[in-house]
Amino acid sequence: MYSGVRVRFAPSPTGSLHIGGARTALFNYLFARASGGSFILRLEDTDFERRLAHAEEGINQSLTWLGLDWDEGPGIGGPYGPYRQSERLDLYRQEAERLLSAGLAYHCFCTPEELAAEREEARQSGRAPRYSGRCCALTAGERSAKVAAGVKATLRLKMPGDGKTVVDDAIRGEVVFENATLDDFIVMKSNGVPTYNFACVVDDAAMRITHVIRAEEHLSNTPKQVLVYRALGYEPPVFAHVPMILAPDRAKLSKRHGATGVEEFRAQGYLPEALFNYLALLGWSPGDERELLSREEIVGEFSLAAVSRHAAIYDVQKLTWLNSQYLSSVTAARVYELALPFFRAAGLISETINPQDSEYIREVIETVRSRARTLGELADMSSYFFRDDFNYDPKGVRKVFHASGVPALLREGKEALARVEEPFDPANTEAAYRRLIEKLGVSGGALIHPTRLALTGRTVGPGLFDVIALLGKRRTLERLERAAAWIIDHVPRG
RNA sequence: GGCCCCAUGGUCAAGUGGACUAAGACACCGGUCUUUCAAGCCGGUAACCCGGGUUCGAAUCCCGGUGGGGUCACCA
Repeated sequence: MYSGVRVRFAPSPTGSLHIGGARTALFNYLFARASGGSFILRLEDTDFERRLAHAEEGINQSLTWLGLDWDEGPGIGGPYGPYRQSERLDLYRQEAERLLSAGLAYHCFCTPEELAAEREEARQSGRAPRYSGRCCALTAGERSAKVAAGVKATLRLKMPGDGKTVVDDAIRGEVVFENATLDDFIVMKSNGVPTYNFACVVDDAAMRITHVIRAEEHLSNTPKQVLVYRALGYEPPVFAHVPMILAPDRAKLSKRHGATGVEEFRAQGYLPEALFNYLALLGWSPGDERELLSREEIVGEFSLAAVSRHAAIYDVQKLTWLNSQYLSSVTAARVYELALPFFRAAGLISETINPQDSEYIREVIETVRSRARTLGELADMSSYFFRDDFNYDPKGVRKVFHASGVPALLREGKEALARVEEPFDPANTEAAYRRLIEKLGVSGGALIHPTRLALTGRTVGPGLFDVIALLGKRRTLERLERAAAWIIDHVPRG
């Protein structure tokens, strides 16, 4: 399928990718894939001050992990490269020169301090802070005097002053701005580097971007950008301003809201397919009641027209629910692959794994995964399958180890299990326990609960006989004996 | 403050003039299953911001309020 659609995600490498940025990238990706177009990655790295050393790699990794593969971008290149703005400075200078010689832009010699003072004054007197346009009125003589004095100039674009600029937005319809509210803004900084509103337009035009899909916070910038397109003689693209993602307190996402970065969700054990699905549902819906949608279904049904207009508050509980759904429904091979790093991080397994270990790990995962909501939980809930040095849950101790006769009961259980013939599986071990329960005339729970605590240190977990079978006879018997002895030592006889 | 956007349960959302006594999901609460905890299944609480219009009829269209958000840098 071929189409002329070209969209881009243009992050600034000033930090890691947060879920708002990820959602914007996702919608660009979905629109490109849904329309048979191209998805382009461009780095907006013109802010030398705020640029972070490894941010680019981090963003690439997060996008890749989410499965948002791009067709053109830094690293892989493409027909309209380079794809880092820092490598396109000549282009911006050429375009700026065109503006200047056409009389559409002018040099401004005001210092940042002067401008800041004017802004402050305007703010004090309750006026909108707006550049006066004073340098536009400079005579040729005044200009050369400034240059001779060594004052570095910025380049400002002249605004129409009257009339209206309308933004054609695929999600919001036509948004109209009075040109009188726009001031002559800077397109080139005094260091020869373009500002965002300029570089963005130059690149979108040069890269033949057809649809600019970005966060709503950019809507107010858009009339200025439309005016840049006009001044440069380019046709503006279709804009689509997607709603913001807000933190649970309705504020813009920031670090103080806890985990909001893609990398953090990954580290906690969220699956990329779950985050992909969740993010797609934040601001978009297939129009019916389906919630669990595969990548293919989402790509197949995505449209900008179905994107909502209001901001959404992200809800980590729903993400977690979706994650648990994926965790219990993806293939065994997939969970295994995803879970391994978490098992390693928890110190449960070593770097190298032999085939037997591998088989054992797979079995552990299969018995535990339906109860876990994240891979982090999965590793935590699996720990006693890999190590003997766990403590008994204090609440569990009070509840089930304090009953009288528990050590004897555990030793009875141990004897019963010791006599189980091969295979030492859930059916045989349960049969042995049921016989014992009947023989002793106790309730099932009276034997089962202390056994669970003895074997796992916990009061909750998978079916007890699955645990017993997985642990195997030797470890099961050892742990039962250990618990019996421990109780005698630690639980006061009452 | 100026400009811009937005407004359905706590949250995500369906809804585009009559099928709305307003869907579904998360969360919450109860029940069921069970050796525990989850999951599953069954059920429940909970919403059209307010006021005017237009219309036979408004969650839906228009206007005005209110509320929330965004933006007003030599940041992107």
